[in-house]
Amino acid sequence: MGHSQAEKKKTHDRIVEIAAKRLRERGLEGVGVADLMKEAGLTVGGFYKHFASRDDLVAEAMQSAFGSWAEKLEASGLKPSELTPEEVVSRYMGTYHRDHPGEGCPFPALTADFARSGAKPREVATRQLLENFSFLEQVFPGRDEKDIRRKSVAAFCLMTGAVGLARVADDEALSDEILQTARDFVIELAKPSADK
Amino acid sequence: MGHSQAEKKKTHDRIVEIAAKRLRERGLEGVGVADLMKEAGLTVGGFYKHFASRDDLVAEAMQSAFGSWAEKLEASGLKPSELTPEEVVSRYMGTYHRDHPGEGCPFPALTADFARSGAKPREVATRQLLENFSFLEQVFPGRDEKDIRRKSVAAFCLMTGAVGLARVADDEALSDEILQTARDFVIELAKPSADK
DNA sequence: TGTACATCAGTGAACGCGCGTTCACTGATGTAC
DNA sequence: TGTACATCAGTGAACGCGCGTTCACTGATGTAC
Repeated sequence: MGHSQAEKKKTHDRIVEIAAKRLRERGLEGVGVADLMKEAGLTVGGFYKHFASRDDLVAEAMQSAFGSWAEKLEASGLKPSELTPEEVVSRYMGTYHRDHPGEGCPFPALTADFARSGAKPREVATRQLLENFSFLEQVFPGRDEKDIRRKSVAAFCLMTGAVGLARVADDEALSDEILQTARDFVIELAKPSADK
Repeated sequence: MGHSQAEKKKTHDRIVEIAAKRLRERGLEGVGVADLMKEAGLTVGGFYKHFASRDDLVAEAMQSAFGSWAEKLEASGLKPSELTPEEVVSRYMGTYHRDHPGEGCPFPALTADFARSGAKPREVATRQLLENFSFLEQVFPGRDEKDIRRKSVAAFCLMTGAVGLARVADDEALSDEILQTARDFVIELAKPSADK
């Protein structure tokens, strides 16, 4: 049972990573401390050597979830500005993202959870919302800054909405139709010739 | 303490209505049986004279929530086909709807909850999703049926996504921007001259 | 190099609390005569 | 019309259970001499 700082950090990070996944899957209040510790190969009591409270872990896990999701997206293209709208769209509204909420963007998985939660998680979410908009502004073309902004905001609403609803749909054909339709719209919206 | 059938139904409906509201506000697992009964002016024990289990109430409350939301929308225009896209859009993506999830559409309030929940609530939600699409198909114009369908599906994704994210945003200016941008896009999409 | 001590990540039982559910009871109403 | 009984919506205490949190303890490691 080593306890160098490095080993402690490793354990700490493991717990955070597991929480980041499970919270996206089951909601911010859907996973217990004991379950998370068990999955990390530990027992409950040790939890408070790493976090002051469950809420603390949730906050940290969300930071991690947002961070790793952004990293994953940027890992494919080197910079946001080098990603095409098609790549972003097919990744975000693809079946893999739909079927693996635990590894995906926190927004479609936790929108209502954020809206209901306390000031701190909402702050984190709002900041990340702005960052997502900025990210898309680097990806989408448009007449001018204002037009790019409009498209980015609308595209993100459409994207999160589509993934969320696709996860609700019981019928796979319907779920696929939702994703496909939304993909087409966002890509069309990204064409330089787009509306108005 | 009367107990005619009519009075029992009245109590029953009161509990369902309260649940329909609170569940949309706090999530499908965010409200306790005792709280709901208290709000209905009753005590816990009586609950099981009306429902076999909490899950039963949740199912019934969702039916009620979907139903009353649809009624409310149709109460303004007489038939869906007599509503204009502008009316639907400004009602759905207006600040009142954003600020009162308990009285609004269950989708932006509970998307992730439905996705996580058991087979029965998901079935209900999927059926309602189809009905919402059909509703919009009666409102939106387009070249042909397929085009109308596309637009309706995309519009609903955009609408639920926008309302959901607007509820997350901490900053009111940002929240308003999201709603405004999404409104503009859906209205533009509804114009006969729209894209492609 | 070897020994004694301090540190502290992790253990696992226990705590209080809130939850969904059960149950014996109550008392107002509907019904039978 | 009046009386006795059955019904059953609603009461409120109690139950078991799972949860977040606490705590005395352990034992491997790092450090001091």
